[in-house]
Amino acid sequence: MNAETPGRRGGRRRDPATDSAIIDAVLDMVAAGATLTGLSLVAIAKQAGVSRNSVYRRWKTKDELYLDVLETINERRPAPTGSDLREDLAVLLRALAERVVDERASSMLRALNAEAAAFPRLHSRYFEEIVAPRREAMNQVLRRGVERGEIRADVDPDLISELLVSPLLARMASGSTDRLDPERTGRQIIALVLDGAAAPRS
Amino acid sequence: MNAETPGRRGGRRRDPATDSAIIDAVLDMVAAGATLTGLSLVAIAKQAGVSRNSVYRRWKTKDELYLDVLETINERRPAPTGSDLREDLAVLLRALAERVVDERASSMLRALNAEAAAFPRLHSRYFEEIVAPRREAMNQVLRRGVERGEIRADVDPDLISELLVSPLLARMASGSTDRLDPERTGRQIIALVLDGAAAPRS
DNA sequence: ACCGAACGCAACAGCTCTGTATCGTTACCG
DNA sequence: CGGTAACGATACAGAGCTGTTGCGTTCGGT
Repeated sequence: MNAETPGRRGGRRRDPATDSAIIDAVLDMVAAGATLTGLSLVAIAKQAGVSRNSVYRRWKTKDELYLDVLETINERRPAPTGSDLREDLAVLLRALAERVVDERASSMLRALNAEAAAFPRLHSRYFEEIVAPRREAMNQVLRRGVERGEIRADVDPDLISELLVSPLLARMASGSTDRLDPERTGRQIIALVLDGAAAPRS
Repeated sequence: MNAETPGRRGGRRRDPATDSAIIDAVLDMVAAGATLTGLSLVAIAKQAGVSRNSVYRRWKTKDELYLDVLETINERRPAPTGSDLREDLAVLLRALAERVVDERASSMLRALNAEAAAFPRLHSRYFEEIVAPRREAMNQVLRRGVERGEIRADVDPDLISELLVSPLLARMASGSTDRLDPERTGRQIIALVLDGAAAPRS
């Protein structure tokens, strides 16, 4: 987290607009095809319209900068109401789909996955703070579904969860985010996973 | 393709072992976390145990080199027998899963997806020569399933296809390729997608 | 009003990569 | 044997990034 005020006795305050200009610059450039390791502080400062000095003053390493960038991506996650199974799943998938559609968030996570080896701390943090809680939320909904007898108890819940989420993740990974209606696509996936693709025996 | 022999009137032959040493070096380094744009010819030559000269002699740009690397990845795709729906799907998914498990191939494609903007030719070629034919094969199998009444006709086949393939693609994207049994996982996915996760109405 | 820190600008040495070139050496072909 | 080209090694200039330092200037707080 940005180091912030060390002594803070007096003097000019850091411009918050500079902070976000830098973070935005990173997101924009990554979305434009830049690499996490390849992105240079020179380029970031230039894109942000900020002196190279201002970047160094805030973050000692690119790792720390990217941590704050990741923080920006991490919006509040939705809370399923618990009333209806399909509705709860739809809420979760819709939130995911919106993240997938967001080109900047999507590109950042795609880059992070590709360069996980170069940024181990960043990568594990991504899992702990973003992936894990959402996965847990999905599991809760599914567990409730099993208890109510709406979902088969003889199937691994993790597999069901994976099946629901993967189509969106795969799109995020490939960057083919066009023609994706967050609301509609989520419901289609849910319907198909629950009801199955096999023709009913007549 | 490598430029090869322009006049080929005489002289020492290019060592094929050098070719594969270079390509292997790329695959190994990408699998180790290197980036396509970040990977330098210096590093490649060093890793391959080859003079920098030998690399320049074969490929004028990194783009062309990566094209040949991609070629190496592109193994022959399986041919479904057409006898049994689930069996055909299992054949296709197993081939995909094996590619996903292959750390080098997996890393290379993951890197390519992340850096598609920097290598547009490479990326489109990847789609045309690898993704498209496999997608078409899957569609054929599904169409046959619909004709035979084994698969619901009221669902978009592309969505079914996406649902079958995405779990594996998502794993490739995230690099969580551990504990993945190509044979078993494929069959589990097929069974769940066809039969559905909803509990049968009693 | 004054202090202190943020800010932009510039310079610096050190490093790496690129692309090209020049060597002497080695291997294949007619 | 003689021509030709691959090969390794080395050198070179040009370019970019890094991390640090030193300015003068601007702004916020006490």
